Amino acid sequence: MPQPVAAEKTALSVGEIARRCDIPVSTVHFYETEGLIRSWRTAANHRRYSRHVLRRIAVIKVAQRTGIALRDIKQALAVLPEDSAPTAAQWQAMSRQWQTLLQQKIADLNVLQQQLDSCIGCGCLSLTDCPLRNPGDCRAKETVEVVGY
Amino acid sequence: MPQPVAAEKTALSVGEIARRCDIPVSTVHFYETEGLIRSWRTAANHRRYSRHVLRRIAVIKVAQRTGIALRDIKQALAVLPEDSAPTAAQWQAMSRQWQTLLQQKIADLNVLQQQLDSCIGCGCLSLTDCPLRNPGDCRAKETVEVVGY
DNA sequence: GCTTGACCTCAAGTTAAGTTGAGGTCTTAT
DNA sequence: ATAAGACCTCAACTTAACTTGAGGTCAAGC
Repeated sequence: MPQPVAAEKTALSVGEIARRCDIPVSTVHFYETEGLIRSWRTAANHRRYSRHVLRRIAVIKVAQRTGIALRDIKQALAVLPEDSAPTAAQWQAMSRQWQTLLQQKIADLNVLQQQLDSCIGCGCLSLTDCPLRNPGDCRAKETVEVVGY
Repeated sequence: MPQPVAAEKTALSVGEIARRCDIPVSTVHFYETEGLIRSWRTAANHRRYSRHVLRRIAVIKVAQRTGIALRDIKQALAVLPEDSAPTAAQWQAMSRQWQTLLQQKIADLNVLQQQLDSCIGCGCLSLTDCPLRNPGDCRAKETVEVVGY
């Protein structure tokens, strides 16, 4: 990872990255071994990070909040440049993936909330009304204990 | 876990629970060792579950979809009776916890989505506009590389 | 010249939520 | 009467995402 002279000026140590992203140093190391971020080394074998790594870690944290696995985050991050700010197109390419996923999650949660509401209304888990019943529970239809668990 | 004679009639084996909840038998065992569900034994040492266990597992699955840990699910389930349908009050006591949590999650996701939107608009991560910046990144203010990572 | 702080590597440990496997029992159908 | 299928226990393995620890380097300040 050869760095232009300019980058050396603003480069960050692992400790600086950790402090500014509010994560442990060990986590920065971890993300690096996992290939989510990259660094180059000083003469003393110390890691140096481009300031753009701050953005990558910000993205990682945001994505993790939504429950996206590191494996998938890594894939999405692949479209962002390592050593410069992303272009509008690059950013869009990445965030479009999140958008769809977020929309799905929001829709999913809304359905669940709706479902809990109706359950509160009836106080039981009626099989016709309550979405908490097992969606694939076909056997129930054949048996006597069909109404109420 | 002594069972009334009536319960014996409608009791379910571990295999039946697994099939109807669409989870592996090993997971049913696991939930039991974790104390989320309970069973009694037949003369042949086979597990027997009350049909109300179906509801408990349904609740577990719903809660897990929203990212709630088993530890917390167990706690919430504690207000539901093991061997009968919950009363309206019991069900409310439990689902109220989920409601709040769900609302928080939905609000959180909406904020994130909003934030990604504005990032798409600008194509960069401006510190004034973009919520993806590190919320606790105060050092940035002191330095030159404040605009853009 | 020595201690302190920041950094390095590599291996092993941790937690959650299960899964897999080995070895054994019991009941039912052929 | 024996083979298949459902069940049992217990220990060990798995994956994700880190964390912890041991042992070592290097530059700066007193």
